Amino acid sequence: MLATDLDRDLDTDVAATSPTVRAATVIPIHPVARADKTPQRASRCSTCAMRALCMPAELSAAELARLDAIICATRSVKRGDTLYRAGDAFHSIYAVRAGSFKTVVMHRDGREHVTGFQIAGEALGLDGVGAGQHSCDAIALEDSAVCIIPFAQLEVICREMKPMQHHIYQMMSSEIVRESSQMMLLGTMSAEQRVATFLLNLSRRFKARGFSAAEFHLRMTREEIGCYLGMKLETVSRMFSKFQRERLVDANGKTIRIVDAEGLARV
Amino acid sequence: MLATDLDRDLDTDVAATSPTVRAATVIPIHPVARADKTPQRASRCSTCAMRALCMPAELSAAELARLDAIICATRSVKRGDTLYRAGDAFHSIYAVRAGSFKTVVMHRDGREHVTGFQIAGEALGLDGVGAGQHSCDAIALEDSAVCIIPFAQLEVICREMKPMQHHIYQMMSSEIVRESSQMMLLGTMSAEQRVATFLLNLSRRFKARGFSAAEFHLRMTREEIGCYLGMKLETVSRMFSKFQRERLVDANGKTIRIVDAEGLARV
DNA sequence: CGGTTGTTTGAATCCGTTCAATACCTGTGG
DNA sequence: CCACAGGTATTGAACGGATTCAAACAACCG
Repeated sequence: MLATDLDRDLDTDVAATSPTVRAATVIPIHPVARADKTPQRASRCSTCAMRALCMPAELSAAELARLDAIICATRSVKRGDTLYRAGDAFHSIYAVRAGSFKTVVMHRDGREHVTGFQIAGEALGLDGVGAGQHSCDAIALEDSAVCIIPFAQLEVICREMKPMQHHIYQMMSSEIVRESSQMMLLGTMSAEQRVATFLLNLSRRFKARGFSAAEFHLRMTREEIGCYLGMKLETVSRMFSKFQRERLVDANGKTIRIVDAEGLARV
Repeated sequence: MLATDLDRDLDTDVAATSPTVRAATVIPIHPVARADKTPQRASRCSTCAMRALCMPAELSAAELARLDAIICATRSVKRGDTLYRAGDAFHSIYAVRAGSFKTVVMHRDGREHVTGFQIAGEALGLDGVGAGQHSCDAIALEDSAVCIIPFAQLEVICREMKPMQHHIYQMMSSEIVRESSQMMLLGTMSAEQRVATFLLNLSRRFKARGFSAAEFHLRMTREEIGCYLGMKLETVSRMFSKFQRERLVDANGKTIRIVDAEGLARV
């Protein structure tokens, strides 16, 4: 199951709004061996299906080999377990190899908010660079595996490889842009528009990974979706039902089929 | 007027939540000459009051001199004018030398949302790195001046100066964290809590720049505040009135005096 | 000074929440 | 295999916080 997620063509998609989408030819990796041990030696980066995310396109074979040597031990995280917690010392960033995560920020009064969902091929942990410690919890939504990228060593590499340096800046900047558009969603959109936007965004990301854009399986609960979109789980459910009645989507529990994407976008 | 803003001790404060606050000894710069011409040669970075923001603390005199040679032409922007617009090609990031800005993202349907306010000593333009073009408009709230930092040249410097490289990563990461906490605000807080949080945040930032934490002048309208906090201008106004009645703040148009900061935080 | 822009306040309305009841899964253990 | 439990999802009705609409006022600027 982990393997099927990986045997696909990927493209960089951390930046929801980035216009630069690279179509990378990627060598499918073998099924992830024993996802229950952590950490373990990964497949080499140079043959990883996620390469289009982790690395810029223009690297030479020699440069790729350098990366292989330094980064990409993997770690598997069981459903519900945390990859890191707010307050943990920051050492590494992560690329999701398989599965999916949510990032959760917590207010002192106990109130919590989901700041993002990350699926295979997306980055995690960039929040930790600034303060030297993570500012949120990263929790697996299903049994998942990540690639561990020690940041100090990455910095060294970035000083020597210009494309790599630029790539890290791009990843961080794209995350800033993604969050800006999420702020716009939270600040200006109705519940209906938020849910529609959420579904279309997920659809686009799945499509970019070679999965169906029309039909997919939600890994998160209604409550988690609500917490991400700034509304209660009941409201999320009502919006799904509404879209169902209007023949825009076909929502059956966690299985979603987008019937009329244009209609959804027009909401 | 520009000069008074600059003749202050500053500390790095891009990261709202960053625990690392450096107290920097800073040489006051002379009054900014003719702020009406753009662009113009700036005071040298090595004597700039904003140095604590633009640069890491550990730079040698020689390294500072290198920066002087390359970055820090300035540009002045009149109230209401844009520093850059969404879609503009990205070439530089900016440090606010004097005055203040808002950044605005626009949805295709015309709806707009204020993603942040930037005051003296804060950075602008980091959103542009990812896609090679800016993703929002940056608009001056008053006659302002920025320091122009060409990003391509900054990247070169960062490959040679480790502290500088790390500093840029920190700035971007801190912006990610700041936006996360703004998402939490938009997603989970009541109108009352949002306005209270907004005032306390501004207060903290002014204080860090040597201004009064208790009394300050808002540069933005109620509408802009509302657009930032995800509510209507009338609601912002009502909250100010409410805080007034409860003796938490003394709001007189754009002049704000925080009477009971603890009370505000408890809201 | 008049006109424009920004602010305050009230009353009616509406969208999303809250509370509550019911139904639906999914995995576990008898 | 079925029954059961616990979490998850759906739906209805009442409520409430924020918006909308409207009017009056204040501040600012040419």
